Amino acid sequence: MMRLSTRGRYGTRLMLQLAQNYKNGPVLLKDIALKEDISTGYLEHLLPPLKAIGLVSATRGAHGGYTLAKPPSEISLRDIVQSLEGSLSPVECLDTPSVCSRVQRCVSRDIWKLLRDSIYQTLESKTLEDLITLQKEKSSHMYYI
Amino acid sequence: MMRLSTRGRYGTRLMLQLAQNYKNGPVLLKDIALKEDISTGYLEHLLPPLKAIGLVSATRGAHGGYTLAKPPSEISLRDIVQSLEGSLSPVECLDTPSVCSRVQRCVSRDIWKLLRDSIYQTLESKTLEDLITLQKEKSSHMYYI
DNA sequence: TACATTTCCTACTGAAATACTAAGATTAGT
DNA sequence: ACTAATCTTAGTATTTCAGTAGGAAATGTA
Repeated sequence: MMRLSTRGRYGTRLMLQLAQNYKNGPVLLKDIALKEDISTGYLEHLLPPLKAIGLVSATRGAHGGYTLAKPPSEISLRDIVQSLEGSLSPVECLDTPSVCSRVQRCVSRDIWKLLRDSIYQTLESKTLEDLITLQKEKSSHMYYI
Repeated sequence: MMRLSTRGRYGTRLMLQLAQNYKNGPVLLKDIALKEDISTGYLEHLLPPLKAIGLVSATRGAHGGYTLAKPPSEISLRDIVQSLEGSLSPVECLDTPSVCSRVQRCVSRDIWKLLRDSIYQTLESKTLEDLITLQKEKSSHMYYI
């Protein structure tokens, strides 16, 4: 159904929280879990991939926590979502041509490639900084919780 | 994982076959199944939604089969994929806001909306006629099966 | 050193979606 | 009647998803 999994969705919310605390020192996962209403246990699964590609760094032990490893302006939504979802290709044959013998003559595959590229482009064009800006604009227009 | 299901993929291949036989009279599902190497049993599941939105018409009984209900130029990939996948929204809350209480203040949702719109746009911009053209171009460059 | 706090890692599990298959009912032409 | 086709419903095996659980490793503090 072409739906983002919870990994991609929760992951961007997690990253937005980290972005909002950039330069405030490490943030506890526990706190993010509380604010975002997601279990810490599940959030823990999202960190390894984000660390692996250098978006997040962690400090273990007491007074530890997680920090953005780069400024919010340098982290795009594509970075986040791709690392957590594994791939943004709408079809497997774009990542692994060997899965299908029709690859060369398949025209629908060409369309899926266009689709993938437009997904890339859309998500690349938005950074965590953009989200923060959006957040601020939004809350200034909200007169209710 | 944001992957198209086989419904969307097989469905576009099915529709391309119908498009290539537009104005040749009804096509047997059996024949399409053979060409595309998909079981007729499974293809049968894809027809009801396509008929429901008026993309395909069927003739039952002997000498029956399926026909495109509109010219290939008037059927976009969005029509096909959306009808078969059910929705093209990367997140459920775009279709059904009531599933999440954070809808109003959620900035990531705004990004998913952008993403959905770019998916719409990409798929709307391609019609079955475009696929046929692409197919022709492609086969003229292929010197092997 | 002992302890508390935190990240890190692995295994497991229930639920849902996916990708089919099967079998017959219905319709239409010959 | 008979044959050829679509139509419809039910069932099932497999995979993916979402989440829990439990403990190991690291780090600061008393």
